[in-house]
Amino acid sequence: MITEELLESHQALRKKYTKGDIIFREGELPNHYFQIISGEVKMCNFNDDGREFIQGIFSPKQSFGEPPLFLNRLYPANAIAVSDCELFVLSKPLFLKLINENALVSMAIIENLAQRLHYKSVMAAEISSQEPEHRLLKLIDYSIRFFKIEKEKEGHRIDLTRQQMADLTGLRVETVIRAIKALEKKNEIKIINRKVFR
Amino acid sequence: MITEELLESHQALRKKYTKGDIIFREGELPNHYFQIISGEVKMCNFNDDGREFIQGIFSPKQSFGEPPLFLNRLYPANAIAVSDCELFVLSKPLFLKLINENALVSMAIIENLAQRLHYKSVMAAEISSQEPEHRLLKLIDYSIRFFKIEKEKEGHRIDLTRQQMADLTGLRVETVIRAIKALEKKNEIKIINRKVFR
DNA sequence: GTCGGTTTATGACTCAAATCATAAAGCAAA
DNA sequence: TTTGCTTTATGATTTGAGTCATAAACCGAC
Repeated sequence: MITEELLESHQALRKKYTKGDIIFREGELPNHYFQIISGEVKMCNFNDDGREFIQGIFSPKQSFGEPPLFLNRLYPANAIAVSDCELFVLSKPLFLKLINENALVSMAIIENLAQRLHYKSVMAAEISSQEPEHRLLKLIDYSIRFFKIEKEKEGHRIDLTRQQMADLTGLRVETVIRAIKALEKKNEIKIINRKVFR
Repeated sequence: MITEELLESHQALRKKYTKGDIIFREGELPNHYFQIISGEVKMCNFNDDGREFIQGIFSPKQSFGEPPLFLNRLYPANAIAVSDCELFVLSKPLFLKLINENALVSMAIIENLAQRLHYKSVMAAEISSQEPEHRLLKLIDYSIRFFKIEKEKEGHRIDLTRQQMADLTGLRVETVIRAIKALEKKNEIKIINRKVFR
């Protein structure tokens, strides 16, 4: 999102996290801009009885957690390392300075926020009013269309566990497993040793 | 969001719509920036069997429908006039010119997008994993905290119909009616001739 | 190779919200 | 003040996803 040179010239630090590490918690006050160098990070909420909802999964070059930075609000969700990862970390004042000085960066931020808003609009409509199979197909197609999914000879391989799909769509694992099988039967997707292809 | 002077100096037009008018449709290509002068506009989706999901309701001074403008994507939802209203309408190229020339405006856009993203994060987590009463209370509290809700002696009056609350939370009207009554019984809210107060 | 943890799988059962039906109350316009 | 439409209300019934239980398949570490 923001180039390495620009980040480093503004004294961004590199910081390593190991799988499972909590980068920040829901309810905390944001103080930093984060951008992924390597690895994956998820933002998620846990409801009263521990069930998880995944707001999004982020990959290298993507940033996360900026919105409340601009609003002086508390984080609405947790950020957790999905795998070992390395991040650029830039303090809030330096980050704001950076975007004020650089029109291109602020345009990039706008596009980034617009993109996430688009995803959330699409999924919110799905989650609130569509059946499990429909929701899952939308998630899969959205992932293919807008995320980094390499096409193989069997089709696009969806690199999400059933549990992750469940947490992204607000369903239970068992429901996802059953819906995925139903979709295979309808020839909407293929399952090749447990991986979903489309 | 963007000042009247700035909009008019960039040749924005004023356009009137009457209650129920469709301002743009899901699937269309965005060509304009819209900002409300008076009245209210909702953005919503309709699922396969006609059920509505309300993405958001927008009031005077607020803009809507920009995200896909920045992404060259199709509108993910419909925009419909909730009441008679008047809007500023600015063509895409002129709008992009305006924000490029004006750092303050682009910062305002960022804040606006961040705000909507925050709302969507909160509601997505609710809708996907909380009970009806919890969802409704969150919607109500969010509305009070972040939208224009005047405090009266009975508390904050929530100016949403039961149907709108249903369409905002992904519930059915009957469920909302019952949950609202349950919340009254628990003294979380008051109902004074059918209006909800908190 | 074996062990332990994760992921996928499947059946039986439950239950809360959706659905369906019906009507009262409120409100705006004729 | 009557008419027609919207909004709120309430009971009965259905249903599909959630829950619970159990296990097989897979995978990485030792």
